[in-house]
Amino acid sequence: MADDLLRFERRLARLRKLTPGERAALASLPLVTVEFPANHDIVRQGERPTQSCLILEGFAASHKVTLDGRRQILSLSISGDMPDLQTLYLGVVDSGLATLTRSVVAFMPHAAVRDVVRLFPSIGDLLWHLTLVDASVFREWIANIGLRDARARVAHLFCEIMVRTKAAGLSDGSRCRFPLTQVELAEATGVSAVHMNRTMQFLRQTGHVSLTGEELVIHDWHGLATLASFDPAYLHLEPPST
Amino acid sequence: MADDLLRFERRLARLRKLTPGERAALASLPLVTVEFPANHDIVRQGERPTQSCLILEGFAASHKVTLDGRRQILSLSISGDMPDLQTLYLGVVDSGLATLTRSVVAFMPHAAVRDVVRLFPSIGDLLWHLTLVDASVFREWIANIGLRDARARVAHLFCEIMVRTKAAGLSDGSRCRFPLTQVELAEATGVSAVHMNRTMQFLRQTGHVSLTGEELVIHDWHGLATLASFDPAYLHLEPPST
DNA sequence: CGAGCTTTTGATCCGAGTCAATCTTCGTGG
DNA sequence: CCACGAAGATTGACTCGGATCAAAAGCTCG
Repeated sequence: MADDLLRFERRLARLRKLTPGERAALASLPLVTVEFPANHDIVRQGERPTQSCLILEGFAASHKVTLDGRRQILSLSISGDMPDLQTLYLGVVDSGLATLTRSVVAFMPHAAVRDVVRLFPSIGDLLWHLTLVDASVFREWIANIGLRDARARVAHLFCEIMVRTKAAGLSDGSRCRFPLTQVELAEATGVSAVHMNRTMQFLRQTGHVSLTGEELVIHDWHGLATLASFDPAYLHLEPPST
Repeated sequence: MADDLLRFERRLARLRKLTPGERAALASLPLVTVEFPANHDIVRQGERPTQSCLILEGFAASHKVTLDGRRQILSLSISGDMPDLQTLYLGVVDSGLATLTRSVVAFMPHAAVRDVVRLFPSIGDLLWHLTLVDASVFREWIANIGLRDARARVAHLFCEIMVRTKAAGLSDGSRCRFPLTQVELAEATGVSAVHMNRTMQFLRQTGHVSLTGEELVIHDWHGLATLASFDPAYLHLEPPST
């Protein structure tokens, strides 16, 4: 159990150094670990969850689906992320959450989280902070889809993934595991699957990236970041100097 | 001063009934009220604000700007909203905030807000909750821009504004003050200004809405909501049954 | 080997962007 | 009271990024 929390503690510690008391409080959270196959719903739109989850292994995505079945991916979650922390306070969830790959997920009851937050307000602040970073990423995605063309959008997504996986200790900054299909990338960037394929060909042939089924490699970080106008500030990886 | 807080208290009370102690705590916040003309920056991208603001009158927008000057509006704020609550925990702001119309804004120092949150954790929860609703709106905007066409996007924006102004006591649900230019609407929906104009003509000629410089009137709510696939759940106006 | 994904390609079409000019409004100063 | 300028709304012509449709080609795994 304590092992499961390591990634999450590291995630929180990126915001601020944790005190021993806080670490003990986190360790007291009752976790239930579950393994899911790829493309499995974790939370369905319209439900009222009574627990939040923590991604331990794999990739997950929150999304919204239209009546005619088209899907928009709203955010990607990697190990150490708590993609549905917002369900702690919002009643009905307005977006679904599903695995993209085989994943290991730890669940913690809302009641237990609330207890910890009540006893350790500073942990509440950290969790709040976490949800604010999520919101910041949502804002960037609005701008990404709203004002960049397809190539820049995809480049931006790759930059974000590389920076986040590096911060999470999952990559060296130039290559990381990223086993998403082109259809899923299309759903995340708001382009059609066919155009996603052509955009990938462009990014590959111009030597920016290569993306095999399993691994993303950025060959030309500067070029990719320039193409995307990527500025990692919105990820708020530097602890704020309060 | 106490008067300035009324709208904000009502905004919070939509989440949960406030106790007398909480209301007193809010009233203790030192507010500085400022009036701004239209198109005036409140917070600039890259700054590190030491205070948060509360919109008392008028309309504001948070936005991101590209190097070549194109702007994406990320959210609209109306009276009673705290559009930059996130600056309380995030250091550098990743998005700017500016008035769209003449506005009255109340500022409160982060330090004072932190004090209140420390003494009244339940107010911290309410503010957290507020930022979660903001994030929910961001998510819907991603989906709005990512998977709807121009007509549906604009229709969706109008539906959102009408529901929110109604909830804030600023409209009866069919007409409200909404003095945005077509350029600003274009920036909020990710379409060009010219296409925005043509989209407005469509929505006007099909009898869905009319939008004079000052006022938005929705003539056919059902038609507009259908066109937009509008579902107000993401605004989380119903208090959650915890 | 064959079924079912995923990727790729080619052809065609359309929503929306861009450019450039005109028209309206409206506030301001002569 | 009107001329003038600036901002916003509107129009028309043209272009283009990206969607759609349909089919083919690779992969992967039972």
